[in-house]
Amino acid sequence: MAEYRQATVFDVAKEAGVSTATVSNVLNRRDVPLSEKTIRKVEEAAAKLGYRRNVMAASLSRRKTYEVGLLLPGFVGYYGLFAQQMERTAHKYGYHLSVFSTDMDSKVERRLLEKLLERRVDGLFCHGLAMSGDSARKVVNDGTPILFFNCWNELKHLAIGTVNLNVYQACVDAVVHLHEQGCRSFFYYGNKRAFATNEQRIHGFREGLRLTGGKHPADMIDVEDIAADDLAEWLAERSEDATPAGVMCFDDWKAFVCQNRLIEGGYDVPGRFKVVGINNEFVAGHSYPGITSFNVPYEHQADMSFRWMLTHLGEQAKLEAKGERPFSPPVAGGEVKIPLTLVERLSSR
Amino acid sequence: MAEYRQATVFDVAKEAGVSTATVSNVLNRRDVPLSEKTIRKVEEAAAKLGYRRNVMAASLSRRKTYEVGLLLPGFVGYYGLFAQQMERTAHKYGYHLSVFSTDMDSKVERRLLEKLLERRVDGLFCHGLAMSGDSARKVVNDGTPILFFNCWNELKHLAIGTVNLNVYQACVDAVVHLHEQGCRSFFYYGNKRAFATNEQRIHGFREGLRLTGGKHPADMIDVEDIAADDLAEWLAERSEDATPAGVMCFDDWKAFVCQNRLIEGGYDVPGRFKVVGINNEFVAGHSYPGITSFNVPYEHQADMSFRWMLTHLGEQAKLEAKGERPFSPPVAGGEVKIPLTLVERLSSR
DNA sequence: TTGTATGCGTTATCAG
DNA sequence: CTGATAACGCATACAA
Repeated sequence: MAEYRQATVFDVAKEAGVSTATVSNVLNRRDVPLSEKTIRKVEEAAAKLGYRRNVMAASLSRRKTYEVGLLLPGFVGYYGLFAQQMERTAHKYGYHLSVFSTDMDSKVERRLLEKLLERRVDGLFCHGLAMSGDSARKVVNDGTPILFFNCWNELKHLAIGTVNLNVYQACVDAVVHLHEQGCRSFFYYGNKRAFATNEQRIHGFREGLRLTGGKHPADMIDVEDIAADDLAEWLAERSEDATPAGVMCFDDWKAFVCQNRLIEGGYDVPGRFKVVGINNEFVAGHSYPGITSFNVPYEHQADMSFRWMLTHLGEQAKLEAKGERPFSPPVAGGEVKIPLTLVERLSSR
Repeated sequence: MAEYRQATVFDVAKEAGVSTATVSNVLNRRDVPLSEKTIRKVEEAAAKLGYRRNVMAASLSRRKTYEVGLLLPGFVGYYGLFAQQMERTAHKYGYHLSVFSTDMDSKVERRLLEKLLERRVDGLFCHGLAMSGDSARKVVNDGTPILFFNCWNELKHLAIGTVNLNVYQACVDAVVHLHEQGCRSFFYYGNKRAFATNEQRIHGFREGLRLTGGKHPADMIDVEDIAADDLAEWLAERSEDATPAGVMCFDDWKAFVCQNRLIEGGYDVPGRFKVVGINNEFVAGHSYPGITSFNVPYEHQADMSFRWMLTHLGEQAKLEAKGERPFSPPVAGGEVKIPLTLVERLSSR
């Protein structure tokens, strides 16, 4: 198919015997009145020529791209599922989502951010930016609105708002749950490198300890400090045989590793140790024993995020036309908390 | 930041006291000669104004986007890792990759394909298209080159080529390996809905049986026919206690489910059953017992794909300038086979 | 209801 | 080495 030039509005106009303006009007179904006849003529011409709109030209002319960007640390696990949902939601609202993974690398992050801004995306969603607030501010020096996910630190000031999974509350609930299941010593198995979101979990964990009476033995572990191979022994040394010990983990993958290393070490789960994760990924439901976890309401999370963004882009009118109640965003820099729900499985029974 | 108009080449030109053409020349470092002085002037002006190139305008003018699209069934597991590698490789070759997940839905697939073509991507990578060859042909009626991944069916004719993981050989190797480990009955636990790629595995499985002497008991199972909860019992009934039975699984996730259901049912892995997966995902390495699997050389796979695509886009010159040997693609409709390598773990020892 | 003319921000082709 | 200027393909006031 050498050099098959794509048909343009001009070609369609000529074929249909109308002007390019009319073609554009027909194809974009605007509020202007059009005669049935011209509509048919144009549509037939377009179909015949295999016309396909050139998004770049359209965006350039309209000065709006209907594209929003999503920056993620990666695609695996939770992030992948989240990205898929965001794509669906974007489409539902007539937008196009460009997803990029930063590989947890601030250089890559910076480059992708730049790329997205060069594309003149209408808005930006960022999940777990590694770069500093200052760097980010320097890169995003235009008016492009940004929404952050799971962000509790300085970056908040850059954003029109943040949407956070309530991992704090999840950890509170987890400790309470473990206590109810008979645990009398507690561990948090975390991930320093996740920064603020790890801190949130720790606060929740502590609050859970407080709520369950105060003085049970408890300790923190981090993947950076204890090799997975030593984990089981480490936990066993610091807990007694008489009552089960509860291990609250950063996420399902940490829980998975933790649980398997315990089993490998010959410790009974959930008899001797009870394990809880977060995110309720596939691995949690299909392990043996199944891993107790917290479910993420992806659809709700994505919907909140988009409605907030669209409100900020001045698209309330469209939302309301679709029968949506206008979504009034919190004050600038405000935060939406998405609640997680406990899913009990064998690992904590 | 209300209405902060982005600086244009025109603004930069004015600021630097040169013409827009010169600005463009400086910023794109073309082969034209430029004086050091103007280069500095332009660069300073651009920096001062916070100039950011408008990709749409550039692509429109250049009639080339330097963007390629990747269509995937989803982002989870293997696909997510593959997407991340493809992004890296795209960048390495100066391209920009837009990744979309089709949710395994041919409607979504069609829409995304359309979107990508509307964006005038230079090329297209498709992994596991659900739509028929005819539908695809109708959508892709322009000259946009397409490369398929893991495709053994009719769609091949649409493409400039295909890059396939050699799952056939992996299954052959797996059966041989299981046989060496003492297995004397064999099962394949598959996934009909994956069509051709499932067939490939089955062929490999059969060939493996043939190579290992022919007449060992063997059987096929499919996730659609046997509920996971019944799997262990089903396998136990059809195999004898005296020698271990080997279960070759569609991928690591199937292997994971299979192994855990067996353990849950009280069967010893790897004593009574040995399990093998494909893809060597995180879950395989961190299960207990660790799951024997086949490693995917993501980087090589992505590199082969891109070099093939770029050759087709007439970019050999650039590749060679970078010191790459020119990659001569197979004949049109040809196939590149990517070998998988066995990773032995406890599940098959 | 339809057509004309102009702008969107770059790149590229020529002359100077 | 540098500067006008014409595309690129579409959308949209403004006229008709």
